[in-house]
This record gives sequence, structure tokens and C-alpha cells, in this order.
Amino acid sequence: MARRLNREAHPGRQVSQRAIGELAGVSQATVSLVLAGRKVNSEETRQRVLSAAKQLRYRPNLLVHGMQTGKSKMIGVMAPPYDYYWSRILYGIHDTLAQNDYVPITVWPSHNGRDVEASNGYETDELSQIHRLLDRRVDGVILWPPTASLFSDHVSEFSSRELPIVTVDHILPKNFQADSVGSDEADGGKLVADHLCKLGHRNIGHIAGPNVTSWGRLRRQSFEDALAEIPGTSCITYEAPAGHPTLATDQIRAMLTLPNRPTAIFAASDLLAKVVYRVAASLGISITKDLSIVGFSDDDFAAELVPPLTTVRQDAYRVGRRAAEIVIARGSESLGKRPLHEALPVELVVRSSTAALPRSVA
Amino acid sequence: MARRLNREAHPGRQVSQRAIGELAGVSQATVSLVLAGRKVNSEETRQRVLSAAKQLRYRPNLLVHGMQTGKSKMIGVMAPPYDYYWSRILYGIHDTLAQNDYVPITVWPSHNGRDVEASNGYETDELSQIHRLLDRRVDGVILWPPTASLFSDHVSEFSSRELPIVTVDHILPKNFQADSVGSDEADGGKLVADHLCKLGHRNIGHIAGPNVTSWGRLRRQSFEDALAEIPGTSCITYEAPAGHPTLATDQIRAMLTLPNRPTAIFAASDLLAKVVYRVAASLGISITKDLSIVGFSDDDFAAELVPPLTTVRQDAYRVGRRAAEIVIARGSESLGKRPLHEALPVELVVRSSTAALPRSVA
DNA sequence: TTGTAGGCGTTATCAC
DNA sequence: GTGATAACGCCTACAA
Repeated sequence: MARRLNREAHPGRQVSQRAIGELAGVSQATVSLVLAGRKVNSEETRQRVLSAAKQLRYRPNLLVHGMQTGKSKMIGVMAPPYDYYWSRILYGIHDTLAQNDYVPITVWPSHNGRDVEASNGYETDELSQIHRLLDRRVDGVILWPPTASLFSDHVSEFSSRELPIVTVDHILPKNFQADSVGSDEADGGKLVADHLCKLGHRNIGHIAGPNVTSWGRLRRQSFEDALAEIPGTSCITYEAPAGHPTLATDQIRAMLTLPNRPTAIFAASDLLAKVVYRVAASLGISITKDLSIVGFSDDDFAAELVPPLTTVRQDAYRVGRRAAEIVIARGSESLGKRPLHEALPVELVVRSSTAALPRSVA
Repeated sequence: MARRLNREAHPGRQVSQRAIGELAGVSQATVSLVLAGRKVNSEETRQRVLSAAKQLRYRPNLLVHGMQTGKSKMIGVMAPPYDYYWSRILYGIHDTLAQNDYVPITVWPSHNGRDVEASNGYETDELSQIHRLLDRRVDGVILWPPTASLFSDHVSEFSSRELPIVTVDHILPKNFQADSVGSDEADGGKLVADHLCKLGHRNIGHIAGPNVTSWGRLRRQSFEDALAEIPGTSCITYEAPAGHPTLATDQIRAMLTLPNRPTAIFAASDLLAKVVYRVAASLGISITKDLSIVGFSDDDFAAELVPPLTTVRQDAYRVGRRAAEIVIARGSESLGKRPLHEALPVELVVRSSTAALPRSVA
């Protein structure tokens, strides 16, 4: 005997089927049968087993189940530090996972590495986060682009193991075979363009999201394309640098101090719109009287800004739900072979930050 | 033979030490030794094994390890839907867990049950959330009061299994043997009282947090006690109902329309302070000129309010860190037997929502 | 209807 | 440095 039999190795150990069997006076195998619900047992044994299980507060061990079946019933979620939008997405993910008996393991880029200069530090960190997920044998992952797209080489850690990947608001290159869920950015850009034009604006500005993001590119392109089809309009675009929205302060100030300043600005996100508000205030530019503003996302603070922000509402909660539904479905192979790319509908919410162009200017 | 040997049961199966051994031309046992870092191997074998492991992208299976050792290296986190404060706490938890090779499994009360009328629906939901954690054999849990305190009978699901419990911003009854981490609420209340008195305010109002919350009770008591020791001051308190802060609108309006309206109000949270701003605006009451306001928490929006809010800053990130440190430490029994109750220091952040009482009123 | 025993996948360890 | 084996909790084929 290589090692001494040691059934009590872990003092605070969980109750096992063996323990139930001992209490009920039957074998562990019988316990297994009863708990599995096979009706092959006498009613009397059944009751004895069931009540023993209850008395001991038995709970099945999913770690074991995961080991045996290769399905851990856990989904890895790689998210950014939360803002309002992403917390809605997480909510959708959590709800859907819960309903399907899955559980999320959420990892963030670590705080410590946040102000890191060497990209190396970042990468190491992200790789180790990925490994923490892999080591737990998650059944799939949901990724958020800024955490994933910049480091797509690391994503291969998942794809090479044929782990289902679903990205949110970002489409990975084909070879990763990853599904994606997002909002209909293209429609959003178009809605904004139409709205501003109907109000009479012709000289229009766009503060675009970072070009490294899918949403930044898509919103910009659809907005510019839509404007291009409307005769008489012109659009000037400045791109916000990647990172915190306030980093776009310079671009915004530049746009607002242009000799021929736009009468309306489409900010690619509500966060950016908030910065536009601030810069406008500092320059004595009145929102609505001198300048109309549109955002994108409908964050919680959008309605509380003064004046309340006109914006494009995304259904973040549903985006989360779909993402979770898709990872789960991929796990059971019930989907086709080709990656899915879903774009959920968006909606223009008109509030008070946009107004008709005053005649004097027109 | 009961069942056919089936080494290829799961097609997309992960690579094992056995596979590494085959590739490197050594036994699995050798692989185990090398990977464990025991220096009992020849450098040459070591390298062969290591490179084979790398080539196959080997990753240890923590599910198996968890099953064998009884330690899953996972911590359950039961949190509310995120607001700014709680997201900071989560950040601290995540960082600390990551540094110690733990992983969080986060569960929320389900969205679907949110508007539930029958408390029964709620309880069932919470119990099933707890079981999802238990079934994964988490090594401990971090709980947030509103999810836990109202249902302390369910918490026994954890405590009866001697699972380490750490609560945040709430102290559970002794019999649960739960640790807790929070902020020094009492000091916070005192700081606010002193601040307002130094500014000359004597007729002071308090919008208290719900009495079911620890923070609501502690902030109120310390604030009222501190004021009681300062001669000439009087304090009137209205309690906010549990739930969304805007539910306190009636109480706030009532206070602001009192014949002898307070000249300063301490709102038990920044969220409540925001509601006070709104009600004051609707009543034409000027903040600072007619009324000083203090909040509690220093949420992200506090500095952006107009005027910027004077508030008590809590170090939510550190609260999260400590909570995680403590669950982990409990798991390794390195702590004493008595529950720990830590209150982290707070700090008064004076901004522009508080001002000296004008002489005319004084 | 129930018990026995072998196997699931992975790792660690003991005797050689 | 290796082969054999225990161990985790659970499932199941087969014998009783």
C-alpha cells in the first residue's frame, strides 16, 4: 500500500455519497442510484437515502462531474473595469448563465498593471489571467475587445484548444472561429446623421472612438457615409485616443475652436459626450443654443446631464444574454459550423441636447 | 472488465502528464516530478519534459487538484448589481485573489426575480445561488449584506459547512463565526458633524440610510451622538426607505419644506445626496447659499455634481482587498479562532457643497 | 432491489 | 528514473 488509507484527510470535508450510505445503511452505489432518480429502488430505501442526504445537507460535487464529463459548467469572462454599460452586459451574462446552471469566472486586467508602461507587463498579466481560466477548464469564454483584440495572439490560447469564444462588441479575425455579439452600430450612426440633418444642421463634427475599436470604426464609417449621401452637409472628424475619454479633451477643444465651428457634434460615446459638455462649458459655448450634441450608449448619467443628452440606446443587457446563450450553445454543438455575428437593434433617444439650427446661423 | 478502457472519451480532451511523457519519452511519474520542480532529475530529462509540456501547451487540471486536496482555489462572491462603490470593492477582491491564484465566482440576485412580490421567489433564488457556489466547492465566500443579512438563515448553508465567510459592510450575528470588513462609519459620522459645526451650522438635518443596513445605523448614530455633544445644535433625522435612493424623495422634500428648514444636511450616501440636489433644485433652494450638503462614499459622480459634493471617502478598493485576504487566510487556518471585524479609515473630502452659515441666518 | 468492484482523469508517491 | 498504485467522488456493469 503506497499511502495509508486516509478517508478523513480533509477535516471540514464535504459529505459524500459514501457518508449518506453509511447513515442510511446502504451502499454508496445505491445512494448514487437513488439520487440520480432512477426508479429502480424500493420506496423505503429511497426515503431512507433521501432523508439521510437531507440531514447531512448533501450537495453533489461538480468538480468531480466536470472531471468525468469534461464539462465544468463554468464560463470564463474577461472584462474591463466596470462602467455602466459593461455592468449591464455582465448582468445579462449572469442571468443567462444562472438559468442554465453555469457559473461565470470573471477576470480583469489587474489593477497593479494598470499604469504600466512596458506593454510587456500587460501581456504577461493577460496571459496569466487566461491561464487561470484554462486551468479551471472553463467550457468557454466571453471576451471584451480591449482586453482581447490588442492581444489576439493570446486568444489563440483558447482557440487552439477549440474552446468556444464569444466576443462582445468586436469581431475577431476569421481564423479564431469566434462568435460575436454587439449592437447595430451602423444603424446607430445612420440614425444620428438623419436626426441632425432633419434639424437643419449641415456643418457637423464627429468625435470618433479609437480606431482600434470596432465600435469606433463602425460608428464613424456609418455616420460619415450617411452624411455623404445628404447633399450640402460636411463632416469633420477627430479621433479620440485610446484610453480614458478625458484624453480626448485636446481634440474636442480643437474642434470647438475651429474658425468654422460645427453646429452639431456626434460624440462616439456618452462618455465622450460628457467631455464635450465640459469643454463647451469652459469655452462659454451654450449647448443647444450654439451647439447640438449626440452621444452613443445611453449610460445612466445621460439623462442627468444638463441638458439631458440625446443618444443612441444599446440594449446592453440583451447583448450579455445573447453572448452567454451563444457560448453555451457552442458547447453543446447545437450551432452550425460558421461563426455567428449578431448585431442587436439600437434606438435613438431624443432628449434636449439637440435642437433645430437657429435661422440666424442657417 | 466492467467497461471498456476509454482513454479518448472526450475528443477535444486536454493534454495530460501522460501525453507529455509519451512525447518526451519518459514516464508520467517523471513528468510529475519535473513539473513539481523537485530537483531530482537530470538536467537533460528536465529540458525534454519541459519543452514537451510547452509544445503541447500543457496546463494542470485544477478540477482534479481540487477534488484531491479539497481546495478548489475558488471563492464565491455574492454581490448586488454594481454601482460605483461596489465595483471598486470587486476590483480589490479580484486583484487580491489573482495574486494568490484564486478565482472568484460571482453570483447576483437574478434580474428576473428583481420585481418579485412574493418574498418566496427571492428566497428560492438566493438559496439556489448559494447552492451553485457550494456545488463548485468554493473555498470561502464574500458576502454583501443586502444579499445576506435579510436571509441569514440561508447563510447557515455556508457556516454549517464551516466555510470561511467574510461580509462586507455588515456584521453577522456571532454564531455564524463570520469575519467582516468595512469602513470606519462611526468616524465618518463624527467627521461630518464636526465639519458642519465648524462652519457654524446649528440646525442640521440627516437623511439616514435604511435602518436594516449596518451603515445606515452606524452613520446615523455616530452623527447624532457627535452633534449631541455640541451644545446649541439640533438634529432632525428622516430615514430613507430601503431600495432605490430616489424612493427617499418624499422624505427629502418633507425636510426641505419644514417651517424651520435645516441649514445643512448630511445625506447618508452620495446617491442620497444626489437626490437632495434634485429636490433642492425643484424647490428653488440654492445649494451652499441656502443649504450645505454632505454625502458619504465619494462616488465617481460626487466631484462632478454642481457644486462638487463634500463627502466622506471610503477606500472601497482596500475593503475588497482585505476581504479577499481574510477569506484566503481563513482557508489556511492562519488566523486566530475569533472572527475579525476590520474598519478601514475614512477621510473627509471638502469640496464646494458646504459653506459657512451666512451671518444673516446665524 | 441491492452490493461489489472497476473505472473515469489526473496527480503524487512509494518501492524498486 | 520507472512502474505501480492510492486517492478524490461518483457512475455503472454485473453479480448476488
